[in-house]
Amino acid sequence: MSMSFYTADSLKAELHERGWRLTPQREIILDIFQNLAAGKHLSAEELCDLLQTEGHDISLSTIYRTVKLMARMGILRELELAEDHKHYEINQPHHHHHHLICVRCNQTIEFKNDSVLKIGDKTSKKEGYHLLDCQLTIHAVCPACQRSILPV
Amino acid sequence: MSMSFYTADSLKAELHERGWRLTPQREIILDIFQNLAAGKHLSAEELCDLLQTEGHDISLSTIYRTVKLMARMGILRELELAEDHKHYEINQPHHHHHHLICVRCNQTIEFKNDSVLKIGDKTSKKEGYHLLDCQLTIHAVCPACQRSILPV
DNA sequence: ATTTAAAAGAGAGTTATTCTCAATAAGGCT
DNA sequence: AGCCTTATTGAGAATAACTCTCTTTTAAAT
Repeated sequence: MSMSFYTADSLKAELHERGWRLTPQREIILDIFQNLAAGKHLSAEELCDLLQTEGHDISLSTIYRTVKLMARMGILRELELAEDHKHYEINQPHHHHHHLICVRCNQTIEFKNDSVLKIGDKTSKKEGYHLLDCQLTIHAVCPACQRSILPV
Repeated sequence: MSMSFYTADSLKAELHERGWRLTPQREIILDIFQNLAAGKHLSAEELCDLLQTEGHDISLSTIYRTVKLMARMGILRELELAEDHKHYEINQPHHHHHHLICVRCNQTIEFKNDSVLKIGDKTSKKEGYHLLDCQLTIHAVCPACQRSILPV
């Protein structure tokens, strides 16, 4: 959580610290997430499509490997939005936000709350953990689904 | 979040409200979760095994259907613990807690924090949502994994 | 007791994600 | 500038969690 913005160089340095390499694929994928509108997130498939429309043919294997790697480095946040696949977004404290999700229709609202990150910091520090990300996820039923009589 | 303890009768009433039925399978599965030690959670497979050791042959299909149903009713919490499958636990405000997860070794620490539920209540109310559950999930690197030089 | 539709069971089907392995290339070293 | 080691990529097969389909069973209203 120390870094607030990533460049190809900072990514390279962080990778080299661990004996890893900066590849064109990694640089391109980081770039995609950096330039995404605030709060926008992508699934692996969506990322693959977006890369292709921009003329970058990066294999699905590499995409899955890269987003997982970057999530474990704290560069990306891995989101579980009540769907059957994960979403990823850039992890920047400035834009740190949380999700209120309708369990019936999956409609999602983002919200901010400053005390959440403080709780995350305090808790991880207390246990000696190195914080990467903390997310408050609220499962609820949206107004429209409350009105509907339909099942589930 | 209004209810703090479930009985076969209260489950029956809630099901009937929506034109559904109380089956022996649903009653047994609710019972399993009620009697689980505080903070203990189960995957669908683990629940299936536990049911079998207690002499209840409930099909995997029914188990998956039931835990999802109960999560959507707010009776169970659906947890994503950095593994490739979901875990479920009973949803009781008294024992409401959160998870600090090591993204490398998956070791998980539970912690309590009273303000989280307040934030969840406030946020969902503000948006007109009906709260079912809220969880603060912290992704971090545990002390042991910080010391190890091993990858990821 | 009869009726109706919800639910269970069994197993096939789906799909997100991971794994395998040969080919490629990053980056340290000389 | 070229060589060498090994991390990484790409392609497709494999895995596994979960859902779907369809028939049979059964809850519960009448």
